[in-house]
Amino acid sequence: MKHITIDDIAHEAGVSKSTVSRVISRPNLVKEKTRKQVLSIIEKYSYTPNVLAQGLAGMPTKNIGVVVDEFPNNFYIDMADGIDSVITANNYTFQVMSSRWRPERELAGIRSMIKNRVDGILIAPVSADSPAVMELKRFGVPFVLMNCQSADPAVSFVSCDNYKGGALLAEYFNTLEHEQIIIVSVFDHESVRGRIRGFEEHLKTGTVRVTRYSNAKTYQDGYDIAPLVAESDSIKTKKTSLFVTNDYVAIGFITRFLEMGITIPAQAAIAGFDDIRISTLCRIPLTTVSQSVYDMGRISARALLEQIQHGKTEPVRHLMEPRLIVRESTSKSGGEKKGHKTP
Amino acid sequence: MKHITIDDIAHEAGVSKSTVSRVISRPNLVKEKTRKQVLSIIEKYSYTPNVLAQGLAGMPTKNIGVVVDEFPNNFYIDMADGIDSVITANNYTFQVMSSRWRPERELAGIRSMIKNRVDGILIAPVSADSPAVMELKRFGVPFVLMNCQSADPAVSFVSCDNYKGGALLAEYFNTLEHEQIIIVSVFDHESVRGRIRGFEEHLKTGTVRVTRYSNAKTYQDGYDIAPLVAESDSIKTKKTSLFVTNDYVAIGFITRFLEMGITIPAQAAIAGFDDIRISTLCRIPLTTVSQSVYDMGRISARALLEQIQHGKTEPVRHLMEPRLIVRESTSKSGGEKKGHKTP
DNA sequence: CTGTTAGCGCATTCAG
DNA sequence: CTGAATGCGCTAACAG
Repeated sequence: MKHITIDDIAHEAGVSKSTVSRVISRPNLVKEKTRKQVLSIIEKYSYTPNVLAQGLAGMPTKNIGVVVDEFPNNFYIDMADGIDSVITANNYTFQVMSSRWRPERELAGIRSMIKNRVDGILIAPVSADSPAVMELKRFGVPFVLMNCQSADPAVSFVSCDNYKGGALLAEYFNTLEHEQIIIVSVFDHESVRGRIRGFEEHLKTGTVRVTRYSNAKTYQDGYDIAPLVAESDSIKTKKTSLFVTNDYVAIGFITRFLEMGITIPAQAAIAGFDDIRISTLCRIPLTTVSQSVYDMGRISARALLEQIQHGKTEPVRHLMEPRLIVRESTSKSGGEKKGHKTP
Repeated sequence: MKHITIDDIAHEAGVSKSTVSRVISRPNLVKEKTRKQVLSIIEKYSYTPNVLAQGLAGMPTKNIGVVVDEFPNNFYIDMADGIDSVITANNYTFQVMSSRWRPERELAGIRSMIKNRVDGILIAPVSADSPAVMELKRFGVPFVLMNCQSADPAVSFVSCDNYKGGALLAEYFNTLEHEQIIIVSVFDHESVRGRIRGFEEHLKTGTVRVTRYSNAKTYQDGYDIAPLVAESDSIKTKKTSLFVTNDYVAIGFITRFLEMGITIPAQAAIAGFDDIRISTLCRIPLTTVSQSVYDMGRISARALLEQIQHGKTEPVRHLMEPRLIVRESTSKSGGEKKGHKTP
């Protein structure tokens, strides 16, 4: 339990600790013979420098912070996996925390990570100008936004081209038959607004459309809201196409509609956004816009490491390409049969 | 970017740094007047102690390490959420990493966390006696195993009572009609073995049963294996009940069976284990054994904090209560209609 | 009650 | 090429 220190090594090797330190960080400055000698006893005790001490002495901690909105969100696992893949390959470690969509929690989170002297921060922020992001700028810690674009040209972000995704879906909706289109805006976030703008601006003119705002994040929320929407927009009598701007909520709609005796897609066609794992496996496979969250994690992590290791570089402002995936929730014949994205 | 230090505060407050230190950690040892004085200027610069320095000086880092098998596993998100809830409530932070089921990665992982001087480790190990767990014991770092029981009476763990879960399912299977029972053992892990033992030991004697071993972890694996099993055990002609020991794989089976024209549950009844979010939403809702992974995370985290804060206590050896959930994959009528666990 | 002193483990000048 | 000295920021005795 007693951690072995550089002094122990130096002592046993009969050299000074400076030499041990060099053997580790700049081996070529040490004569081969002594180097091997020191190395062997480092091996013997499988000694590794105390990271805290290194950090105190001004070295990078090789630890980065990750702040996400919430864990119970399929978004996060793929993101984490992507981040993990590049982070550990570079011998970094990362801490995580969730903001639960609360700006104060988010702020407290990045503060705590800064206290821990992380070398940089990856954050899927509540908004592009949340207090946390402001603090990050003020502080000068390297950071990159995930799943959120920023108007500030100096900040790096990696997000999906939500606008384009919305557009893709609109163009597809233009080919559908219906008497009205309903947009259910799940919650207020930059990414969601982008989807809606893209969608609305590409819809055939003259289409009857209505937009419903809600603050829905979960399956259950969709399940609960569905009847209200069905009622106020008389879905039972008007053939309708719905764009629910997030898969989880969309699936809640589908489940509830089916229970209400509304047939899908005949009576109501429903599309979501994100292409989470469940979307292809649920009762009525969901038409949606797919984005590779795993890649989003990878790219963000790479951008951050780049920024950390090579100092100030150009900010990375990257938009992932969205992809329309038509499944049975909008098209009877539609969709793939197998070979879905492995959930 | 220049972090402000205790010296800065002491200087500006006109006291020594010991006093500042006391104001923070043992305020009652400081005269009210000077305390307020110091406090005000701490506020002014929103100073917080450098955690690295504190750590070096022997204080706990209030950072714990979490090692999971893999992220793209619904298991992990709920666990992380549970852990997060208690960890952040106690002002701790946590780092995560995934072993990807590789003992070397797992070992490297815990080593790296120990290097980072975490106060304790939460680990869902590849096995109860993997090299990583051995190292943990050797090292004397507080740790608790998740989703895995240990034979060593000294080690703490929080897992599901898998044996009992298997038993519950067996007793239910005893009420089903079929000509044979097939157990598909998804992969070799202590938790899975427990399920199978419980299941086998509670099956009605005389039942025709066969066990298939595979190394399947994903939906896709199940999808791929299904036809082989169907073939070798002539499922098309013999009414069969299957216990696939993990939901993801079970859902793969269902999908493939349906594609092959095998009706469920009429021709083949299928049950899984875990009750992941998808299980209630997929084409044919899955009968399964539910365990609260969120609680598993909470309880483990609490146990660890207990161990860290109050030193050596009795090891915590906790088994979560499993719950049988009957849905349509085994019972036509069966299952809930709504009010599922919110995915 | 408060200031002084001495590490904690390591990297980094600066001499030799 | 290598050793001795200094500082990183903070806590913990130990004196006043």
